[in-house]
Amino acid sequence: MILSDRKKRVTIKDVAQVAGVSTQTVSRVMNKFSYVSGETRQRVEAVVEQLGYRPSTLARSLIQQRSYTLGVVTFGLKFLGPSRTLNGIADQADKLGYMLLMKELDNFEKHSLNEVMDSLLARQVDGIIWVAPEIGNNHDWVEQSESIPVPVLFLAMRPRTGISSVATDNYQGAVMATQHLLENGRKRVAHISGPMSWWEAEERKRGWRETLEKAGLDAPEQFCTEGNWSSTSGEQAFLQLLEAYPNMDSIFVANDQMALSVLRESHRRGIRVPEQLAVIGFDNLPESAYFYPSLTTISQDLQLLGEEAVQRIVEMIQARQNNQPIPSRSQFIQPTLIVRESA
Amino acid sequence: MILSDRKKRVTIKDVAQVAGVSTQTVSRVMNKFSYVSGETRQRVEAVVEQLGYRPSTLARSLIQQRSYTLGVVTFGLKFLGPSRTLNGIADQADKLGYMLLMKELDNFEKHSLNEVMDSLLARQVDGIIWVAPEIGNNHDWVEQSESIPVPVLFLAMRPRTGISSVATDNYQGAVMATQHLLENGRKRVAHISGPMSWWEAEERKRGWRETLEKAGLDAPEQFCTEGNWSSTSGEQAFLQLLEAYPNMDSIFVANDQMALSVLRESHRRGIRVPEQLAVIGFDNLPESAYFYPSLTTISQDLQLLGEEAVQRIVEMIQARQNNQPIPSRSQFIQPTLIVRESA
DNA sequence: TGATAATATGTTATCGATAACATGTTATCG
DNA sequence: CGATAACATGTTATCGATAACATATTATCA
Repeated sequence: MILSDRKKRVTIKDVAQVAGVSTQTVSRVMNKFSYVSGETRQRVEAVVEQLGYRPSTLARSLIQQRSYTLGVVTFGLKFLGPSRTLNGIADQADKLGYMLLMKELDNFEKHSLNEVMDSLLARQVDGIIWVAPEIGNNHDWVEQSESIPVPVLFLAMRPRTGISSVATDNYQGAVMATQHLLENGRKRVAHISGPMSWWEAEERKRGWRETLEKAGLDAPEQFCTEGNWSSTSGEQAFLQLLEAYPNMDSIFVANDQMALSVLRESHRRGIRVPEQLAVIGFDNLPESAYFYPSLTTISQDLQLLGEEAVQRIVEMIQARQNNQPIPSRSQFIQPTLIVRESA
Repeated sequence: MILSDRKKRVTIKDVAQVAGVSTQTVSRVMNKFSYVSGETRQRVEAVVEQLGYRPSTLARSLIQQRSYTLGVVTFGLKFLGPSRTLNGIADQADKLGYMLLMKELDNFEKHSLNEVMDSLLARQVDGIIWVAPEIGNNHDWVEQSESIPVPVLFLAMRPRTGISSVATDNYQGAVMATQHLLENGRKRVAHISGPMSWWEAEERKRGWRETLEKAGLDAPEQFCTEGNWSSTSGEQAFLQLLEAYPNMDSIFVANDQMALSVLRESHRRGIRVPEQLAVIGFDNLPESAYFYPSLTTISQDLQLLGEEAVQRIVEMIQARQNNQPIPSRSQFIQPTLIVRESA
């Protein structure tokens, strides 16, 4: 880290000159390949140490057409999900010797997409990880992503054939949640969903509906109201439910933030949880454990999601490097049920 | 984004050849400098469009000795603070045309530090932003950071002469919090601090102590217990306080997470907030607004912190580019008081 | 109208490294 | 002991772009 001279970088030439060898020999020492005599190696290593030489990854990437850098495109970094996922990505990338080049997206217009992709490609990223929720048709362009000259891996996207993705199994999570309520004897299970334009919200709702139907119970539209993930929207959605479905005995709420609002509003109105109303959330926020009553919820392992993503993209990169066909598959990460007091 | 050919990148040579000009002319068109006839420009631009040419930033960085990339070193990305800061950094970097190269640190040993720095420098980052809390003496090495050949900016670090940093004014925030309690007639103000090895915790405690002393009130050690930022530690620290300082009438808690535990525990024990005990936190977590009672707290603008950081480092980079002396100063971002129900 | 400036384009060197090839030296074996 | 393999090192070309310099043409003005 410490360079002796502030002004100029130490280059391979400097090392070669001081050590009295060719640059090629220095390169050989640095890369541990092929033949270098012990004596020469030591001499070069000493000079490297002394001058604080560090090979320029830039130059190396240029000639090798390979950068050991992953592009990461994020959307909504300010939310908990993407940033926890990012954490997993950072960890795993580090382990595998890759760096991350980040771009935060602020909309999904074709123009921005192109710009972001271009700037990543211009820096020769070896692959791209796409960390953005699927909302409405904002992912439709991925059908054309084959024309991108590096592998791309999508997170939290609806599976599409021929395209690689990793996502939490939201459907299964919702099934687990709903089933838990049924197993505890609840029969009138309502749902507060996320915005239905979100794929994840859709999946969670589907899990709720199908589980009820399978159990021979009703799941009509009136038993479900829609929020937008925020606390306040959760409150409103709950009020609507109280009108539309006054004798419900439990609610599966599509995320913890809204679920906590339900707990709060129930408390205010004297509705006892879980006796009168069982509540179950999704996400397992840190605070959820500390509410009264503490919130039963579904936990998705976002750290793992990020790690898997890196693992997968690196496989794809290697396949491409070896001129093998690039494998594409849609993978699901299973969430887990965390039972606490509220259900 | 869409390249016509998957196999090979389109290079400046390809464009030059198809357009029937020299590579230099293509370069001139791409960079809008100097003289190119309208006709030639159009022809080249057409070919660029047609072939989907994108200049390689890598090659450009190599020759220009400048990468338009910022290194960002993070620690504890899984916590709310760093990731919100990162969001601000990403935004502003984007605005100023920089990309981010990320490295997550997992400890502060000299070995890791060197490795991280080296890998960033090897990629020719133009500057480095250091996003890690100052704990114990984990920042002592920065005294030697002058030998790093690019500007470095530290976030949330104790001011040091000759070194650039940006931080929330934790001291001032604590003063505001404590003063607010005093203004509301409280006289026996306790404190739950963060871990005292953290600089930020130290500052917050100092703000509490000095404000009390200035008001002619006591602030002995017994009136303060120490947590580790977590909910459970907050609970314990609160229990200790109840023993050590049973007739306190208010508490300034060093972060919201611990403060929420205090609210919860008070509720459980039938201590009325704010009547019997006023509580004020620090951080303004999203959930804090939704507790009963809602939590009065100090809000630090981490988004802004990140934005400022980028602004500052870019200034430093430019100064360096122009061979001007690189300005160094320690800057504070002022937090704000958010009054809610708990105090 | 000839000199000078402005416009327009090309040629060669360069950034820092590795690939590909060449060459020289020392072992090893039939 | 001469041929071949293994070892050791150097030379030149190359990645994709821009810098620095050179040159040619056109415009402008005293």
